[in-house]
Amino acid sequence: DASDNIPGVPGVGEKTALKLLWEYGSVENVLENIDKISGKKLQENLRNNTDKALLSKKLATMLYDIPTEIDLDKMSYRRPDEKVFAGALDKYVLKSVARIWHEHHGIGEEERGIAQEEALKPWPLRELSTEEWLVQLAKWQADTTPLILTYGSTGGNPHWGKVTGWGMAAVGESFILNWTDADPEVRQAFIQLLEDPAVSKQVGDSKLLYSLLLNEEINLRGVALDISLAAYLINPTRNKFESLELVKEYIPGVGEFGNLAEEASALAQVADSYKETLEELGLSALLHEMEEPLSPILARMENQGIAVDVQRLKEFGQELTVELQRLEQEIYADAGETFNINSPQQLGHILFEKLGLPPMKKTKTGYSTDADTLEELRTQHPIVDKVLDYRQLSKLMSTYVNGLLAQIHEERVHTTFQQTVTATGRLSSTEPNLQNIPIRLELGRLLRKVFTPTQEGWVLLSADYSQIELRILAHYSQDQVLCESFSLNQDVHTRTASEVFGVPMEDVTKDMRRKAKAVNFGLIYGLTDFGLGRDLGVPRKEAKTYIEKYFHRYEGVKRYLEEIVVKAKEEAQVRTLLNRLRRIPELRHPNRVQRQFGERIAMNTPIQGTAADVMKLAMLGVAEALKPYRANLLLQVHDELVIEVAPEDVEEVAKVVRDEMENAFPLSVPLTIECKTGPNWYDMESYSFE
DNA sequence: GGCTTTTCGACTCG
DNA sequence: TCACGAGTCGAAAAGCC
Repeated sequence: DASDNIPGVPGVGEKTALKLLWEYGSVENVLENIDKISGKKLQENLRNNTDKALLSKKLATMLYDIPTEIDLDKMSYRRPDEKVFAGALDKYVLKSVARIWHEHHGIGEEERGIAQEEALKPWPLRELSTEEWLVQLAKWQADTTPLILTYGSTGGNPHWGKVTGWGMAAVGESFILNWTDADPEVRQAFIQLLEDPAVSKQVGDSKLLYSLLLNEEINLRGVALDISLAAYLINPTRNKFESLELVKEYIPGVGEFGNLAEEASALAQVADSYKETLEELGLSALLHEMEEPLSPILARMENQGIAVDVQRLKEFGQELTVELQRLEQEIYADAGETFNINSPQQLGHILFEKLGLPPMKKTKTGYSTDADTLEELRTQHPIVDKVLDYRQLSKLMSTYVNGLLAQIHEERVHTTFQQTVTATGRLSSTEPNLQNIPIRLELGRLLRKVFTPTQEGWVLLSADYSQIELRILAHYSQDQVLCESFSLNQDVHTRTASEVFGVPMEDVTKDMRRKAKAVNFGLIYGLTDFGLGRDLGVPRKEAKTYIEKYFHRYEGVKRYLEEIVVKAKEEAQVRTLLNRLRRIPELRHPNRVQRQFGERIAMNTPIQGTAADVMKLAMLGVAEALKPYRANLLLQVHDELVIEVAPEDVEEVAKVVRDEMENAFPLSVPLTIECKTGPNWYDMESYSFE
């Protein structure tokens, strides 16, 4: 644990350490059995660092022989007053502690019974003939009990995969249906079942299933529970959502599944536990009314894809290549030798050893050569600027030209929106990531020209929330100045500068506004003088005075941030306006740095997470409102929606989009959007209403 | 020794 | 020693057969 200065053994990280301890039981035993351990390098490291290994263990071991005056007898455990204790557990929603306590002090046999039942018993697999399938499917069609569905697919990218088979579980029985060569009649009946909203289905990763089924033009309906999304809301920081992992949560020690039917019957046996936990945590509405309905919308967006002008992208790549080659030659000339500019190691050697530039800071493996460092060295040697340019171009070429080209299918790219990844409730985007297409620097921004509507003559419409996070902060804090600023629709950074620097708004200089803007951003992140100072390039002390001045003028914000941290510490969790939950174990971490990290999470998550909630609600509204029009939702970039629309519908679509976004969820300050339209994602012009 | 996986450092976005 | 939340790339290091 580097943050506690515990050295450990080089080359042994969490993975290797756990493996060794699992096998040998103790550090000492590992060291005695070095010969038996596979891996020559590993053996050598352990031999050469025996002392470090033992020291590390010593440092991390709790001491039990501290002299103390506490009377141990007085500390002996006595059974608590059941009523008081149960009341306390109830107050703090410590459901699982309550369960454990009841198990150990087992009053009723009922609790014991539940514990017994925790073992997984696979439901018998029924094999059906074609006729039997038709009967069974008709029965489910008429039934109201939920059907648990699992599915196998061709794998890989969901956008060109197919379902290969189904597993089902219901009322103590399980079934398998080979989809690839199913009888046509059975197929038809099953499709009808899938598309019937009245037949409730419980599944894992419904968005994947929506996607796969869209490939064969089947519209899945009636998803009554998505267990992956349920697990995500219960703990948004978990990272495994495979069925097996979801089952293990409530039935520990389960091995692997033999087939789709076993998977289905296992999921069936934990589905109710998930529902109960959701209910206990107050997350059911968020699941059923926000996340679950969002999945099919995201699947549609992914399936639709966004068109890419391949010719233009290739030309852009050729221009970059020319420029990269020129820079490369100049850099080699300045360095006096050729080397791999993309290697931080080799670059560090050239800059700090050969050319003798002063190293600013270090990474764990050598000299730091990041943009901040190089920025400092710009004036000292002409090579530095060229390296910065080279890096920028090289990123554009590798990730955005070559990376994007590799993802194109029939002139379009189809991202995958991840709905269970972020700790705050945001979406993320992968393969390709379309949420980080360059915009800040002009050269990179030009790339946006290649993103166009699929149909000739259509236009792109982009609508983004203006300052949504600061508006949410205003709503939470009810700070008088901040609320007023938004009610009057002022430029919030200028107003902040005016307050902090004590000048009228019209006298605010560009530099004052820039600093105020940094403070406003910092607030959302859980402001530190160190971070603000680094961001602004001013001494930490100066940053501190800005913060003090800010909090002097914005007392409501100050009070809110203090209160949310206090509350978060009491509960070890925070929630968004729509009740999304994030536990923050860091707040109870023994290490101070970790605890402070927890405090910043407590300040940031309700804001970032509420913004994510509002956007998700807006998407539900927008998707529904777009149905009568020739328009497709294409992308969500956190506070922006990108839509393609036929020219004759632009005016009305812009109106309904604005209406849905601005009224997605009422805050005590107005929410406003800015709308732009254009032939591609670069040439966008402000769209003015009326 | 050669191939694959993981980690690191750099860059991109809101 | 630090701003919050993400993803991808190429190089280097580590792991595996």
